[in-house]
Amino acid sequence: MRFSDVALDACTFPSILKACGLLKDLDYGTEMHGLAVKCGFVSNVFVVNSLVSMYSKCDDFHGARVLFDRMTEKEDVVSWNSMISAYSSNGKSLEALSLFREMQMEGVFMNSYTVVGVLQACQDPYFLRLGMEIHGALLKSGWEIEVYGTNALLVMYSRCGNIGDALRMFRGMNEKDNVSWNSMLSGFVQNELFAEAISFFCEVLDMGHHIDEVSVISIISALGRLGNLFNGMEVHACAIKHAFDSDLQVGNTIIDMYAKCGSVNYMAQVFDKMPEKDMISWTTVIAGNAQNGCYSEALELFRGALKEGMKVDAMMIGSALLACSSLRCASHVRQIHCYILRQGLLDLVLENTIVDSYGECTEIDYASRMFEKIENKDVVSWTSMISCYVHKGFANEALELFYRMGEAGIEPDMIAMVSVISACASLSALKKGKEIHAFLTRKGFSLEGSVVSSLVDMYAHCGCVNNSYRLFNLVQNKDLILWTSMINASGMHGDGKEAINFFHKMLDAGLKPDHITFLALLHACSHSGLIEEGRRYLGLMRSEYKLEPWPEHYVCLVDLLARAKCLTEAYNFVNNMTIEPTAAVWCALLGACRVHSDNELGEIVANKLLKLDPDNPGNYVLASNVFASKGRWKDVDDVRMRMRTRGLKKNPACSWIEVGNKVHAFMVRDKSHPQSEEIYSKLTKITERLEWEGYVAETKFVLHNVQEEEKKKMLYGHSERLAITFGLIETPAGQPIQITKNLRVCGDCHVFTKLVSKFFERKIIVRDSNRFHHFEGGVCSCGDFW
DNA sequence: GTAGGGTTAG
Repeated sequence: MRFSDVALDACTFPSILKACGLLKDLDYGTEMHGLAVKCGFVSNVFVVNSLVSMYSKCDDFHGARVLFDRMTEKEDVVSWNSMISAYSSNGKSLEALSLFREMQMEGVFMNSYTVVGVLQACQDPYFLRLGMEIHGALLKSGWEIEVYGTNALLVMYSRCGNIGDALRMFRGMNEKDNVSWNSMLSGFVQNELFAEAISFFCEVLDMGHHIDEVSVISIISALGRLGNLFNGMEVHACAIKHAFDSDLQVGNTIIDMYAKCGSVNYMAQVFDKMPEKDMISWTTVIAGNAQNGCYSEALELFRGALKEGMKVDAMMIGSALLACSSLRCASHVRQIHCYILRQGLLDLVLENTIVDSYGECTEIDYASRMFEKIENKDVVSWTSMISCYVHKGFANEALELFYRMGEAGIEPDMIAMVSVISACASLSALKKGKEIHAFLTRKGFSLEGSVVSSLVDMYAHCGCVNNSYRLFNLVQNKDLILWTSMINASGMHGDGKEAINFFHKMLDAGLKPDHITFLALLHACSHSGLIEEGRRYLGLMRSEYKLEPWPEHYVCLVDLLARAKCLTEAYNFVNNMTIEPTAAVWCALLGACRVHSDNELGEIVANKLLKLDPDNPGNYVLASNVFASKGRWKDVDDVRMRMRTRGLKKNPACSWIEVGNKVHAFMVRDKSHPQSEEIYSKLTKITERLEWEGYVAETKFVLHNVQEEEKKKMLYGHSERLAITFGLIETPAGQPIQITKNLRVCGDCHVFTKLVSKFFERKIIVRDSNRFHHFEGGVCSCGDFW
């Protein structure tokens, strides 16, 4: 109907504007506004109140406020009320409260609507005091607070975390309606008191109270978050019985519950049968699939949503991106990225998620380009990029970015700190690590949780296991992760007995070990050659703790058996594993074959390994190692050929040492260091001295078929020797030299380092890709097995 | 003109 065709009076407007508000139809509402102006009704207080209300329901606060401010006579409390509740029901508490104050100054008396609106603005611990003052004033004034008001008080207390006060409110209410019961129920759920929520829900049922869609939504959300599938299905059945299941929001919550309980099938069934679906239904089912490892299904559904012409928002895209990054599929990420740009949907959350997704797909360049483009980088943006660098092994870049973040004036939080600490750990950058430890103390971070575990880990990786221990002792409430870090720290440094000690102390403290704890323990056993203990703990893990070993646990045991020269037993063990051996398991066995020069078995294992994981250059190096050590150059060439045809390159060896405030890195035969000349001349002198003492280069560790002299030259240019030499030049006598290497130490360098530690009277600590070696007086803590 | 509910993230 065209209103302009009919004679209108002012009474028509409030109801039509109310409809606009309910439908959130701002366009039509604005048209009506224009019409009201044309008809000269805007001086009518009822019409203006309705207009204010319409604008606020359509989330146009500015429009509402402009109208409100233009009102010449604001004696009508209704005008104030609609503006206040417009603000408070949309989370604009400050605006609502300042308007309330203004209203009091104008001398307008409030009514029960005002009370509800203002209490709604106090649903935040920050405004609780004010809410309580209002509560007190109400009690003192002897006003009879009706059920709307008491409900609003109840919700205020529960949203502020004062569930006890909320419950007292609830129990003291003379009159309760469905909203009261539901508010109490959702109060428990929002405060994560799930057990209380369940027994409260039972109380509702026992008392014979009506439940409605809202009650079901709250309790199902609680059961989902508990992962309580059994009761979840019960309530689902109950919802069907009451015919609530056709409700859109009930359906959405049920989908989420099944997703959180890991029941992907039920989730899909409910989703398929929904009579209508909205954006949230699609987002929930996409996220549900992604969280349960069904990444392709998640992406398929995302495509489905687009095909159906469903509106897409940042949250839905965020879930789809999560699926892409789990699939490590950069081209999917790029597709979605382009889609976002085309649709103009890019916001900060999505920008951060995209950085993260590219990072997960090892597209560091894309991640970094995206990161640099973000205009208002927040702490999440910086941390995403930092941890992306850390995960992909670019620890230096991570640290650099951390300093840039400080310059940009962004305060790091716990998650950022954990990333940065682990960057120091992977660099063995003790000085930087200590600096960051001091920074944490200065900034008043409490040393607990993941921060302290990562510090313990960092000190261990930097060779300062004593600091790890000291820090560990300072922590009052030691959690499983902290104990595991400490077990790992002892193990890395070859102190298996100590690791076992920690393990038993942990059990005494009443903690239950998990897969990772056992991994640390078995690593410790393997680094210290504790064969019997290793066997025993693997058994204990299965029998006592019902933990099925991962391939990584088998790797440790293979390492152990191989160390004891029990190569055949290790081989049989691998063949009898309950799960399919992974490349890492064969890799461990092959390493053992090399150490014990068992070529027959080595050849079998090498073939299995190269078949299983043909894209890892390290495997080819290891295989050619086995052949080279027996001078089987034809086989070596063959392996190298296979590697080349696949376009693989050996990971270049690199060693580094922290001197002053800098990390100095050396590649094989590196001549790029400014002090290069000095380093090489010193290295020659060292080698001559050692040769004089009887050192003979073991050229079998050179994997190339070249002349003996050439082989020697190659060995002498190994990166760890350059780093050690630099350490001898730059650090005072008596001070331990600590270096880190990205690959395992070669056999000849191991001998070389032992001799340097003896004849140059220096403790040398080498961290290789696997463990720590402490060299002192010509002996290494690894017992020549690594 | 008033109160209670669902999805995402380093």
